[in-house]
Amino acid sequence: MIAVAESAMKGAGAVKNGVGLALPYHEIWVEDFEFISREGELPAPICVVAHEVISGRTIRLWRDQFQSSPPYRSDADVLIVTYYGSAEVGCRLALGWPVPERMLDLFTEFRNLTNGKSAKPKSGLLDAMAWFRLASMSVGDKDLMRDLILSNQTIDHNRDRILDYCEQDVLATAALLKVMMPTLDVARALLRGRYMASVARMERCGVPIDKPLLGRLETRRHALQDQLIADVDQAFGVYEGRSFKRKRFEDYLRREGIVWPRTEKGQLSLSKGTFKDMAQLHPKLEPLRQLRKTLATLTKNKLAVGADGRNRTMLSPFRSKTGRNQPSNSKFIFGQPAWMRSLIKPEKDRAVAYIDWSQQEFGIAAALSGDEAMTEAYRSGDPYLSFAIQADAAPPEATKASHKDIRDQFKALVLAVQYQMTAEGLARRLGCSVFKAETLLRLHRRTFSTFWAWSDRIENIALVTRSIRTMFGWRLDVGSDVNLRTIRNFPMQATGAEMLRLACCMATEEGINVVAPVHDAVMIEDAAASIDSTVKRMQAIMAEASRIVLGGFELSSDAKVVRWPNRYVDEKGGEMFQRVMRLLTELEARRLEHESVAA
DNA sequence: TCTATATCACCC
DNA sequence: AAACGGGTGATATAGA
Repeated sequence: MIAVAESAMKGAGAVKNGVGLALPYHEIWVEDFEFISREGELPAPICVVAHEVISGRTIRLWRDQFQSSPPYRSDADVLIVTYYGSAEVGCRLALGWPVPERMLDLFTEFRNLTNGKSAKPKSGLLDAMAWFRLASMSVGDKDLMRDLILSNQTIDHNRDRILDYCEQDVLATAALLKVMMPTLDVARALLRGRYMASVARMERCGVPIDKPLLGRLETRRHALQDQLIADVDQAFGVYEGRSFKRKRFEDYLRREGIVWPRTEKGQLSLSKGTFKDMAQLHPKLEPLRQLRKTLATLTKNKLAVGADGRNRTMLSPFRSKTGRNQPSNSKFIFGQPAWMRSLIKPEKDRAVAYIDWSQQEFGIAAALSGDEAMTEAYRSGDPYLSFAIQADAAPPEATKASHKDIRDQFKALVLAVQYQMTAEGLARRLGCSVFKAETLLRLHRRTFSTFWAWSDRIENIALVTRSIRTMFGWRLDVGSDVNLRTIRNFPMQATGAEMLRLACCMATEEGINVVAPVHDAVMIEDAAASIDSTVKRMQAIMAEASRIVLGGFELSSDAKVVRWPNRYVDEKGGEMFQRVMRLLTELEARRLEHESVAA
């Protein structure tokens, strides 16, 4: 297992070089690009400064000096050090330069070092400098330079200033490297650095979007909303324009004599759940509930789509506590409501595939804890039903069809345990008594007792050592204000993140077009003619990544392929998409009629 | 009119 | 009206 892990961390070692850094490289280049970045487009590099820390050599290149390859090495004998290196690799890809084979990214390592600290330091270069009490330029100066770069026209006039600024950042990063060196687990840091290169490749690909449809939706968004509101609100009178007024709703409730639940602070509770319960009690509220639900997903579109119709945005690797990516939900198609995913459409003769690990966290829990019953349940292919059978809640011959309700109940139970739900929470979720929920939770504890013993141990160790970490060293500081549920969930979620990162590295390095990572899934793209074989390769990679991260335990995956001219459909959002499309075409037809009458 | 807060909706 | 982990973001309202 350790041998496998090390092969994943290519090129690690601990030989001292001339500057006292425990890094076995002939050259160590700190690299920083300045570049223009526009929403949805590829980065446009302006300049690069690279500083070699052993020899002290510095190279400064302005954009008119860029050649087809960099004037310094980035092969496996050389280490490239960055601060947020996905940006540097993005620039390299834009220039047709090679992707460094060994990367150490200090942003990532700073995040890992300070992850979970109650001081919650931000993680910019200046924040890292301040953390280590290193002198650096002021935030004001940095903002000034950024404005200079953003103001496009004057860039070439400010060549020397911008290069000087870039060099300052490089020297700051080099200084940071020296102070951070003793804190680094180099082998694992290189694995994380490797992922930053993979991120750049994925960000560059982007997700193919039906841009014309996106445009039509945007033009008619207000009309769509108005139409929906007009149809429903005449019976309620709670909207003013496009906004729901709590005051008006309160008046309505008083008129109708309906007593409504309130939140802790006395406001009307307007959540989905409350509406659902209340609409069941008062069926006349159902249309209003539907309306609110629909409007909530028809918000202003901010999707970052380039001129070529690709959704490209920063994936923000290592941003979350568990090391997951955290792209902006509004800019990233996979952060949008499920029906919007039908905007994903491969171009002519192309295809996309969405591949996700089956019950990833459940499998990880089984592997990490070594619980045999859990492993058996995972291997059965239907963990929820297997669990029901193991717990004697269903007969051995039970199937998904014959015991749907029981299976649903056990599925909710498994998810509840993953998130450390209480009996009250589970009771609410299942709509059963707290007593019943307690019984179910006990059943889980009894059936998967090895898992629970392991989970207890994890919590204890975390509280004693004041930190918790994954196999590959992603760590979380455990302060006095910890949520114990966070700790117990961390191994599953953070290990899942490790697995995804490794799979993305292997796939992108093999030349597979990974267009998006999605926590326990990836979307890939290929020619329609070869997508099936590429999906198989990707699934093999995902299986291998699971084995590497879980010490031999293999997770299976499911794939959904979509070929041009079809569009991607998420089953959770298919109906809503149809509905929106129907309304949209109606509105457009009415508009056309209008125009022809006017003419 | 702007900002902060509360609450909610969505993703895995 | 909610003791479910990790997130981002929109909206309504209160307050400066």
